[in-house]
Amino acid sequence: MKKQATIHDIAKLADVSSATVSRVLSNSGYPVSKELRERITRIADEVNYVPNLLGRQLKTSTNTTIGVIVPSITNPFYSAVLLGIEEVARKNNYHVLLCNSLHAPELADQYIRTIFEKQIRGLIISAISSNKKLLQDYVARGLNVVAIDQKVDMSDLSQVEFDYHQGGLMATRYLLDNGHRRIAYVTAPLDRPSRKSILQGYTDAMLNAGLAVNVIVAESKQVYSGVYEFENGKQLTSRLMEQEELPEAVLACNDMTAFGVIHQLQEAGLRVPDDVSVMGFDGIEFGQIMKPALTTIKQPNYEMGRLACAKLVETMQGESGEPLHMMLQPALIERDSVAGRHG
Amino acid sequence: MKKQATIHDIAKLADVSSATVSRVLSNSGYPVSKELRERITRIADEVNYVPNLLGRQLKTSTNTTIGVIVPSITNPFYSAVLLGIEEVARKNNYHVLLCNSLHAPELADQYIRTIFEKQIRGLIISAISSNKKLLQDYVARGLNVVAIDQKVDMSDLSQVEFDYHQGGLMATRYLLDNGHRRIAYVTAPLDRPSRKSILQGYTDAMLNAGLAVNVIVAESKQVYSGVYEFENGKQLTSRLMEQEELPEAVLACNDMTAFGVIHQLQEAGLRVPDDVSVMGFDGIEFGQIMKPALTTIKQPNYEMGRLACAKLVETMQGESGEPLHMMLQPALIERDSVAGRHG
DNA sequence: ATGAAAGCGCTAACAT
DNA sequence: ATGTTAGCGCTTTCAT
Repeated sequence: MKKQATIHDIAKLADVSSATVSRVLSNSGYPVSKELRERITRIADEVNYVPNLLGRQLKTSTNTTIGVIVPSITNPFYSAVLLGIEEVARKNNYHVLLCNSLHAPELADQYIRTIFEKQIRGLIISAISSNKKLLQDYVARGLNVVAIDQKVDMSDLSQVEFDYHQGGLMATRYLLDNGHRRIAYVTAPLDRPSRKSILQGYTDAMLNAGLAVNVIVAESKQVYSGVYEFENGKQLTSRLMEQEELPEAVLACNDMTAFGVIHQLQEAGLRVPDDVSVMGFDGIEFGQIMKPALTTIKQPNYEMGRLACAKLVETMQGESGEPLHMMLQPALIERDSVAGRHG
Repeated sequence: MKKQATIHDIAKLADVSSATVSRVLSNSGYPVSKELRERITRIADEVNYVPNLLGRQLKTSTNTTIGVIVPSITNPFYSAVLLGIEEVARKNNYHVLLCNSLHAPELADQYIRTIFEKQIRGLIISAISSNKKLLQDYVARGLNVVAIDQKVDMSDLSQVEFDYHQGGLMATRYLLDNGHRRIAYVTAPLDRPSRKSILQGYTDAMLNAGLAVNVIVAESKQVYSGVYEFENGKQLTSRLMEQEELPEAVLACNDMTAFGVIHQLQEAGLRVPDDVSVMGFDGIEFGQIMKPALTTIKQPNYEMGRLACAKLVETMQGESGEPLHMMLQPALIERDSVAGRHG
């Protein structure tokens, strides 16, 4: 493995100074005579020159990598977010360092540190840690961050959130409108702002309708594997079926969990939606593939990725100092897992 | 945003040379008196020192980032691979630069270039380009690459492949064993080695049984969106149903496509597996969530990610010069989408 | 229009 | 055990 050619090598071969070579090869726009310009590019080509971005970055303190921290890439919800991020990053010549926090705050913190050490100055994070001190510290030191999905309680931070409360409200009202009264809410541990908000929306809608809430929360902190949410949905449903009276409808905290709910219900010989209606929350694409197709609340996750990344790039290029605070609105996707109940 | 403290700042404050500071703070193991060691770490702490990895990397030409190029992160097949890669990378203090090639060779090539410019010297790639010249060029220049999933025709390259041919064989034989005779194979464009291999396995098994093949290939190069494969399955099935005689079983080139097949079949009022059996190929976790649960050929994708990354790390740490060539074997997952047909 | 020289932050000979 | 120094590859004043 031979040593790579540097601008100095080229300078020597072209019999010019390395400054001139740099000016040509970095597309600086700095005036260089046509003759030299051609000679230099020709030689660069011949020696198969590849610029060393480390050198440039060290000198100019610019960095075109952004870090992305999400809890789990295997969850289609986040891979859609990632798709959006990656797309606008690429179009702006940025690149994505992917960090999977696996719902472990320590891991997320560790990643934040490494990102900063690597001189990366842009971060998109779906925060799981309530420890905002670390983040705050790095923001003060020049890290640009956009929080997505999970609200972070920091004033000067750009955030692209979903209106989870509104989503919870919409979902519950939809079930109510379809004639359901005994509506249960099954949820993963309430350790993330989003989950609390959905629950709040559900609760508000139920109390407002003069109905009793019925909430089943998963025990926290099992290991997060790919099918965790699905398994969770099954377990929660088992617990639900131990209750005296079966609910008419079940709302789940996300689509994967809803799949588990449906699975377990069907396992017990119940028909969805004939016997029990089920509603999800996320709007991942798989919902339309399932039988029955999942009625759900759509969070524009792909869009969220795009918006967050666009804002980040803007900030990193110094085009906008103002922190952005965006609240994306949910939409109801009516499919086949909710029955109308009139009687 | 104040300037970050460097080892020189600390050296000045501690009244020592920056070399000593470096020796302490980089955990070099180089002997430094206890007194100085403590003073330096204390001061580093006080000024909230964060090492600049760019400086270190430029000096030592080491880099703990690895690039990963996959066609599509939204495909659960690849996100499982990614999960495996990220896990062993993290455990070895490496980090992952994620590149989504979106099935576009030009994009993949562009990413390879950038990766090299960033001085990243490790790459895991699911190659879509037949243009191996670029890759070969960079390998010669010191890029360590492990090809996954798609075979790349280069001798000195580490590869972790699946035995797709064997998978195609197994799938088809399983259908044959279940009494099916008219078995169709629906596939995305044959522009990847894996797809050709599956087809070959299918063909071999059919001809060997003295049966006629029935292959439907998608027209190439639509835009790759998240649901592309699913839509593809639907379209291919529509074409299938235009044939004179309906097949007894359909084998699809991957699970997502199989979902589309099932969907379209059911749309047409046919029952799976009662009227038509369907078999997938991949073994993604969603298969068990569907109704009917998808019978499929499992490729150990998570394992593949882990193995590929382990090998890459090993190579980058100079522990093994030998290129690895591994062929992972498929396994049959019997579920509910294939009927036994006797008579 | 071109070159000389300094320096980004770090490490590693080499000296003491 | 500690310091001096050079230099990784690049850009960018400042001279000319």
